[in-house]
Amino acid sequence: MSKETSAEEKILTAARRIFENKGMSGARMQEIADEAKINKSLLHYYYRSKQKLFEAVFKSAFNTLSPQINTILSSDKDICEKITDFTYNYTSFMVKHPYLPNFILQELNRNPEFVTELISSKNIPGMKKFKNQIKEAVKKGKIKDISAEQLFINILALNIFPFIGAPLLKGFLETSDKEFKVLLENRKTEVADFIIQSIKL
Amino acid sequence: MSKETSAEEKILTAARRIFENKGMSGARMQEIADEAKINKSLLHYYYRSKQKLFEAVFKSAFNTLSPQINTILSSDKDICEKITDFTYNYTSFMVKHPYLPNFILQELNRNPEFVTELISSKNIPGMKKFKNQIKEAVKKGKIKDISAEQLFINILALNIFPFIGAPLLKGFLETSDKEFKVLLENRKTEVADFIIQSIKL
DNA sequence: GTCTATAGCCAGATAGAC
DNA sequence: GTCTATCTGGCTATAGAC
Repeated sequence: MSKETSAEEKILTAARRIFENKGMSGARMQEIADEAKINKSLLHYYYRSKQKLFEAVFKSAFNTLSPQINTILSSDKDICEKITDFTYNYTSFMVKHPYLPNFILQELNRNPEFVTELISSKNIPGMKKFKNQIKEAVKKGKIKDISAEQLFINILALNIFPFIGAPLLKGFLETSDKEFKVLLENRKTEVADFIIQSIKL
Repeated sequence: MSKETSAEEKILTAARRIFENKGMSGARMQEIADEAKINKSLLHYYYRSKQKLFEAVFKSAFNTLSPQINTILSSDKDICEKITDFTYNYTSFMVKHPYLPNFILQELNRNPEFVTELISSKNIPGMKKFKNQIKEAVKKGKIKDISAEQLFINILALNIFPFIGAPLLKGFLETSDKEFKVLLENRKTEVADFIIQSIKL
């Protein structure tokens, strides 16, 4: 952040911004260099190729997003509390990084092999825990009979989609950017209510 | 579909497939020509430029997706029946066009001005109706107090996200393509239950 | 309408001076 | 490490024969 930021970091920050907006194929090395206020050939000096630079950015982005998701899997809290916490934290986080999910899902759809590389390497130990927790909660009669998989999909859908689908939603709802921000702000708590409502007995 | 398909149609079909997979900047005119089994210069003969061809594809894609969404706004049915119908129909439709939402949202995020051009021109008459319907249902005590906007976002999120987020979800859930298809199949009815559960009193 | 050939440009990558 | 200059290939687009 200071003037003393190394060239390598400046490049990564600039590349993140450009790649997140335009994707791998839409981004231009010159544009990244301009954004970083650095000479274009330095990009190659530090990262060798566009592909390598992209991969650095993508991994960094994925490793920013994925712990956010892991929290809901791994924490020890009660299921409802988990959902409430996750929704609040995730939406707060996303308001600061609105392009992140779009970028990641875009490139993941074009390059599905990335997933295995990135996810299975970490082995997501939380998922098993989450599935067990749901099964038990169902058995004990704490929540309705729902599969952990569907619940997981629903939680992510309700939290992530508003950011990916923003332009479409704004269009259909005929809301200004400002009004839409208010809607998102409200979702920090409303989404959890919505989910809990539908699984409680 | 037959051998008699005109060149223009063959191009549009091929372009749809390529653009949906790679986006505007990732697609190559040569690739589209190959896919259409047609000479590359014919693309320019019929559509003048890559940009124009892309716009034709995008508009056609948008006009395929948007009526699907409009059904939930405009129909005269009871709110719960609407949700049930929409979920079933939309998911059935998406299984056949899994790349569509990803393509549209991607390009919409890169080019937000498309929205105003495409949506406001149709004026989505259904949205007002939908908002009124929700307000009345709330007033009459048929459903919980929820804003039409949030409910609309939730419905779209739960129906669309599983397709956009498929690679991510498959990774986290550690499901095969086949298992994931089963999950999607189940969502045709489960999503509606989930939503209705959370708005009914 | 359909083809071949090619113009013209632009982007990624490298060479080499400092 | 940082810069300028340049190579090289690939891509959109067009010219022009048939």
